[in-house]
Amino acid sequence: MDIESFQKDLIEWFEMEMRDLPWRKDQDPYKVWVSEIMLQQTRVDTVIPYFTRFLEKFPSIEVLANADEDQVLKAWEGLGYYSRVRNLQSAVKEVHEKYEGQVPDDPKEIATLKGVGPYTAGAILSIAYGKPEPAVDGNVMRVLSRILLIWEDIAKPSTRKTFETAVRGLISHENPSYFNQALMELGALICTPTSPSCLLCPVRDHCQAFDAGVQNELPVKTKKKKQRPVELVTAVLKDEQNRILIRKRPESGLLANMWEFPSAEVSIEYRSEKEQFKEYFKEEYQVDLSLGDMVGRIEHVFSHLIWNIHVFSGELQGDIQEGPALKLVKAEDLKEFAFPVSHQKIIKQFIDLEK
DNA sequence: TAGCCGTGGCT
DNA sequence: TAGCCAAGGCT
Repeated sequence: MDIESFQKDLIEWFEMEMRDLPWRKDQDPYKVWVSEIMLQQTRVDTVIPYFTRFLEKFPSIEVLANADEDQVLKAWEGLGYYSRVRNLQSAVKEVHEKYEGQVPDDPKEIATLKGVGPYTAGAILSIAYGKPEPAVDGNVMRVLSRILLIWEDIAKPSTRKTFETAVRGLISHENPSYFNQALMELGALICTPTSPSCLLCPVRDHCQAFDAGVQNELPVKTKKKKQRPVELVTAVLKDEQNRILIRKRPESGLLANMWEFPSAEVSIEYRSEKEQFKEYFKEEYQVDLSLGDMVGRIEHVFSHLIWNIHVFSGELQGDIQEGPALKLVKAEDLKEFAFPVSHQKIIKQFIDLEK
């Protein structure tokens, strides 16, 4: 492999073909940081409108550091992996207080920030600061597994080190930013998971997999397990003033700190799910309920589980104590709170926002 | 290490 | 349709 020739072909292709993306307008470390967090496990087309809105609302480290977490979560609503943005704000606060608002350019320091792992650290260091650090994501592993004919299982966490070592040997010290971005862009546009466009590839002549005709056999990636089904009852509960009861989820775990309609996991047993829910609710809030028939069901698929939500409507039979994590709100005000998509579906299908 | 942690688009 | 996949990180 002629490394200089490879770098040249790759970077020249990137300069010609790179997409015009909102986070490529400058190299502001904060913007690069926000974009890299949003792009984790998320498609470019999905991220674009969120990125633009997020930077309008939180244009600087100082603004985000001082922002209300509920507003931050609201700006992330629908993007998924919500701990990303809670970690981001936490890390931004640390940069604001400990580093005088300057994102560290030191590999060891930046790696200590919450939510900044090996990939994101390398991406910020190379793109914002021009440092020759590897930024190994799924694209890079796929592309390099083909070019270098690496048969290790990229689903194994330990495999990333192999690719980091490979990148350290290949990366352009003249333009580490473009080198890393070009590798990812190539993975997104040409060297795709299925049916790669090898005939359009700028580095085809350097690709061992193409040379051997095995580009469709790489990368090696073991399958993931199926999602576990979970049965849930969720109730849209109103008081005598027609206000709807919502609550905030716990500060850790699934959908942490997001809002939802009261819900309980039920088991398939002899007792009806309606009775199980009323019992749960009474125990949790010391208030009785009158529940009607099930108004519908919603299936929502997560990475590791499937919610099968049985939706009921009902009325609160007594006064309930509101608090920071429990509120009675008018239907028209639901839009002020950050709900996961599963509960946005409930709002859309079962709640009249005019009433 | 492997499981947890979202969502929407594509095949 | 069911599975797979996308610029990962945390525990």
